[in-house]
Amino acid sequence: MPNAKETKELILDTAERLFSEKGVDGVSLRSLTAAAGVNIAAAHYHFGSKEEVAKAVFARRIRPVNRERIRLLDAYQESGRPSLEELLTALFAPALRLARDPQRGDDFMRLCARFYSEPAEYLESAFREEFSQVLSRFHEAFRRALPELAEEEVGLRIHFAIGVLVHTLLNPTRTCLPKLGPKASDSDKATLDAMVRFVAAGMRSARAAQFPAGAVAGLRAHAEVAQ
Amino acid sequence: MPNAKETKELILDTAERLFSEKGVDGVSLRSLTAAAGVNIAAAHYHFGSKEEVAKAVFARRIRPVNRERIRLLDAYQESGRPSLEELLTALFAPALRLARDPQRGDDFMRLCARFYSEPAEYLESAFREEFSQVLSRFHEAFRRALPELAEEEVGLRIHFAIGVLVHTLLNPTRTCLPKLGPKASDSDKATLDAMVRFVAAGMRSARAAQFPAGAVAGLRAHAEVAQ
DNA sequence: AATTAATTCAAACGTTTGATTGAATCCATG
DNA sequence: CATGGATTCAATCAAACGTTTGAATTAATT
Repeated sequence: MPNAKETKELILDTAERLFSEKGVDGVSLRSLTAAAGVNIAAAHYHFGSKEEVAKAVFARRIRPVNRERIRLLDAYQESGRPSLEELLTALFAPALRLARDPQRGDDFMRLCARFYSEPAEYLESAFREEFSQVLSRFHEAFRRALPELAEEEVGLRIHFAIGVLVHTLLNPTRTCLPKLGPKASDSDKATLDAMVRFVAAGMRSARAAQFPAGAVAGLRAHAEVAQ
Repeated sequence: MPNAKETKELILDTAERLFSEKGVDGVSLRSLTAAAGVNIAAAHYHFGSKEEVAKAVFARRIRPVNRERIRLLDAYQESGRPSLEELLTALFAPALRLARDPQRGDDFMRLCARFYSEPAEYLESAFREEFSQVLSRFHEAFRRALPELAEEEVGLRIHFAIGVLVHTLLNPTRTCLPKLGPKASDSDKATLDAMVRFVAAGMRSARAAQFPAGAVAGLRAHAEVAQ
């Protein structure tokens, strides 16, 4: 039994890097194993299939992140009712912290966000399995932090918050305009702060019922979403 | 020259539907043309390659949307300085309006969001070409609407706003938790309103400098983004 | 009716894909 | 040093891929 561990982790490391760049579909098992310097059959021997490689890459890192999220949430809740900013920090910080890991951390975070937006069924279910518990906890916490909002409204706003996070992780610099998005020079802490502020303000914004039915405050009537 | 126009648009319609569900990589040209009921070679005859099919699907619909965005922006700007909500409505409403088009409009919007998040190079450049002008106009308008923010901060917040939009279009109902995200019963207008309120509040939130360097207001020290 | 160009079609192209095989190699253990 | 399970390897598999071909078909023009 030669360099078993090395081969297995070599495959995972390489997969993390390549999948995050080109997506799972964009990387063949051949090019992946070639880049890792191992035989194609080694991937099947250790993982069984390409799908299982992808799921292994995902599971290897996401669990510590989600454990840390729960830990932070517990810590905040033990010392009183957490503020919105604290909840968002508990949700975002472990992800951005891993993203800063010089050991391919940024690769994994892009991969993680890509899993969330790729259409493959097995990626969806893998994601759901890993996240349902964490999101359930946070959904409950956000409901308590926003007692004036209906439950569905809270879910919708969490959805928006995740959109900000996923989009920021997925497009760290690449955007349609070079002016948009975080600059390469921005620190992750600065980006986290900006995200938390942005999302916290959005989450505690006035709820729909305060405006005339369906209308947005102070809007002139040029735009019509038909019907 | 038989049903030329029919064939071409049949391919585009089918591609729009299938690409939006499974992504471009997830749909073979064979299954696509089979679903459309046309010969495989017809796709190459009319478009030249699979990539060109994808770009044609994209271009066919995105241009009217972006023209409408510019039109709305012009209209708001002609009658005074637009509010944040008006700018966001001009940005979001044409997209959500198309999304409501019973003629496969929702398919296209998912496709559009998928283009934005798929790793393929030709999709990125196609997206950039179609959007750079629109985003340039809106970036300028947002800067005027948020004069107290630094230019980079405005770009960052637009980036967040696009994240909310893309994520909402891409995951109309599917989320990790069924409780999250817009319900199937939610009208697009209600979703638009919720998005506009959320993002507007985020955009006009206090800027970083108002807090102690790098810190988020009222945050207890459980979370550390290392370093 | 003949000519011509546009379009469709079945068939095949060569390549790449994920997966599998069986022999070779390694290394801990007896 | 021999045994045997663990691991690697080159070679190969069938299937699917995007693309191309050249003949057949269609419809407008002469």
